[in-house]
Amino acid sequence: MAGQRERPEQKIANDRSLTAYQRRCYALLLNVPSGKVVSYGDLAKALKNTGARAVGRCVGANPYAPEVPCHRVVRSDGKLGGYSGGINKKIKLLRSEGIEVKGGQIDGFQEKRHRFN
DNA sequence: TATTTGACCAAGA
DNA sequence: ATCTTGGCCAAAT
Repeated sequence: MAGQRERPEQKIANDRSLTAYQRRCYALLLNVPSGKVVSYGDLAKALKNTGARAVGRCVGANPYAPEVPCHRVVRSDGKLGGYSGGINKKIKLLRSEGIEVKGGQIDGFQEKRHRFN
């Protein structure tokens, strides 16, 4: 498949249909590894001068899911947040990466939280 | 240019 | 634990 050779970072950088904000946001999100999650607010802090709601709106428009792992973006209280492809899909993807969701809460949320350095 | 909308967040009248 | 409130900020209208 032709589209698969190019690395995600490059696809993002080259896609002119994305806003500059989307490119920054998705590029950062690619640093969050499988098995980890990150909150909308933490992503916002790492992006500087932006807000959690803007991040939510932005990842909600992610055209490269799940390659750009917006399913790893969750709420700061350990709840799931949303998913454009349906919340069930988000749960499934997370579970496939070793993250369990019980009663609407991420199991072991704090330990599985990614920290930007 | 101004207003409205949301996959949010922190604090708590 | 749950709800409200004020704050937040990019996009869409």
